[in-house]
Amino acid sequence: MTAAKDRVRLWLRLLKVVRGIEYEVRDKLRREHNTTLPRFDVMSALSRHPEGLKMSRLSGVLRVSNGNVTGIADRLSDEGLVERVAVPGDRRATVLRLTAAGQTEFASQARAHEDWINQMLSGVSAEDARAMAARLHAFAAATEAQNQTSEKEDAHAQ
Amino acid sequence: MTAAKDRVRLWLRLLKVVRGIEYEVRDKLRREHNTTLPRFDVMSALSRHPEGLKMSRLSGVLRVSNGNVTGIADRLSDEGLVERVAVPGDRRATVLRLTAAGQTEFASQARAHEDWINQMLSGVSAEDARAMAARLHAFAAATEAQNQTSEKEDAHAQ
DNA sequence: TAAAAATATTTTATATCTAAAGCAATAATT
DNA sequence: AATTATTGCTTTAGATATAAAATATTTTTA
Repeated sequence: MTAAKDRVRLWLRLLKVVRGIEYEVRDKLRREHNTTLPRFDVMSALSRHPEGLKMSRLSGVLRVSNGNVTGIADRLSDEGLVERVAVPGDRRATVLRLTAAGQTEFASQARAHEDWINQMLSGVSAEDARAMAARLHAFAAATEAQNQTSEKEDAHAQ
Repeated sequence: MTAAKDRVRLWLRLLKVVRGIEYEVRDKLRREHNTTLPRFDVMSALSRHPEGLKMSRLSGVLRVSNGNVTGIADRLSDEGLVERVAVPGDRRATVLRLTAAGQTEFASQARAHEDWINQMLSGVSAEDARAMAARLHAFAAATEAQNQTSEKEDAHAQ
């Protein structure tokens, strides 16, 4: 079955490329912005929801466990970048949202992030980028149909 | 600059697809083989080097820190899947290699892993897989030329 | 309405991860 | 040969991750 081998090869290639880029992004976030990818991901999700997100919704969006988000929120909160807001009418829940300082800080990080990606992928033409994105979109839809994780937002978009 | 936007979009798509597949693989490794992706990666690297790998070489191949490999090796070793072998002529170094039990166990995991990938990517034709792999290979080479990480093996190949 | 079930979050026990410090042993310098 | 530098690995401190248990609150059920 050569198709099976081709698919595995594709997977290994995808993994290598993505891990390589992710490695660079983590490194630059740490060196140039004194933060980490998980923290960036949390702030990115919050920046797309200015009214804030409930903790459980946030962990759902990012596809990580509840306890994980608790810890990251604690640390971001200690630094004044996010804040926990009580939800009126439900004393169990909390909404997490960016503070003004968090918004400013994330805007700077997001700008840099876009530049890094653009530079790292500078060898890919706009046409190639569109073609690959389309192909990936097609089979993302296919593989997601097999599973049931449809309504999750992507964790990383800005 | 539409090219920049197209590249960022491509990156987000890549990330989403790879994270999704990786999530499934982690889940199946945990549920069906009572192990984790980092452990699988270590055993995979060792299986491609039957004579074993020095700890430092292993962390280099996997692109993780030294201390990280120490911990994973400790736990795999406790379970009898890998063993530390003294290096004659250099009392600082240790070689890590699969035990017989480790070889058997990994063979089963690797077979399953190949099946999972093939099934998850069943929506991708052999031709599409080859085309995408080639494209990815091209720009992996390009982006790696910018950086200097050339001689690293890929962490995941079997 | 009292009891049971469900929901929202945090806490706990472990594993994974990094950077940096520590410890040994080897190699290079003078 | 003695000092210095380098190399190989482990340990440490702290962040990130999960599953499972614990807490608190709300909703449902009987």
